[in-house]
Amino acid sequence: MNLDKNDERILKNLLVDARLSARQLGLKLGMSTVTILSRIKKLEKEKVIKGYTALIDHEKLGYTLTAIIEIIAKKDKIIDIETELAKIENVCGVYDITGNTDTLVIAKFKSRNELSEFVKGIASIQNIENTITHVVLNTAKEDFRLA
Amino acid sequence: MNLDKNDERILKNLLVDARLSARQLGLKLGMSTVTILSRIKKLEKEKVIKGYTALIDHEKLGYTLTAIIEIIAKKDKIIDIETELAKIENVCGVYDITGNTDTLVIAKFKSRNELSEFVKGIASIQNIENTITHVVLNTAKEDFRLA
DNA sequence: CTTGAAACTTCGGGCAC
DNA sequence: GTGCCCGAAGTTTCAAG
Repeated sequence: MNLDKNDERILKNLLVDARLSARQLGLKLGMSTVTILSRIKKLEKEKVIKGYTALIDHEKLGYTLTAIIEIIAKKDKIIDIETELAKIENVCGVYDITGNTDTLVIAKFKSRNELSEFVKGIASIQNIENTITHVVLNTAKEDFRLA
Repeated sequence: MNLDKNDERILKNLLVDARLSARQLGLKLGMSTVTILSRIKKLEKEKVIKGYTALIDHEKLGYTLTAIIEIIAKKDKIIDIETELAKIENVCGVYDITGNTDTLVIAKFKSRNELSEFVKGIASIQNIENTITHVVLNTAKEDFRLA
């Protein structure tokens, strides 16, 4: 899979506004509609573009609480546990990391109670030995689009 | 700002596919094009919808390395530091958290060298006392869309 | 608040180049 | 790869429930 300059330009524009039509993109980038469209199709087919989504203000939807949870677990069960965690709706990120803890989880909740239930829930998962919960006091940045 | 069931249904559909037209959404949800459109406009105006973006496979673009960096800093300079970090392109998330460390940073890089330069760079920022870098071995989930 | 229909605009795809 | 054209699909407007 090789991307040339034009593919990258298309990607960058779609990152900023996924609703741009092939026509508008063509005008903006000086390419024809057909070219743009075939490149987008290619990028979708190769799964470079995995989909299109709306960026939502989580806080306005009630998700006012973000937590980061460190998990220490039985080494041979980590993958199973992570798979389990990934299924939970509130969970936004599950990272297997180097260092003292095995797994880092980022999750969002509508209330302190929801968080509390969540932590209780995972503490009771088999093979999880310990959890450390950090509450996010302020989110200075949360933007996983990359140029 | 109050969202009713219909607003939520629209949002959920846009989370899954931001390119759906008002017409298609209307057919799918049993509402008229005009109603859908006026609700979307309202959601955009209220900044519940902050924008639309393409979901990109970072790894296919070369960002094969994710790191999570804990930062300990002079207490009264934390906000300044976070603002600074948020400006850096590779940085996807900056969280001010409770616990032993002050700030957690998630960033993505194209190479080990890029990460190394990044860590050196932030270690030299004034008022940062210590940093602990974790390399992400595996990302089990990374999806900040919430239902 | 909602709607359906008409008017107008823009879209994507096919064809010739 | 581009430009043009067409039918399909998009949005906007409006009168009315």
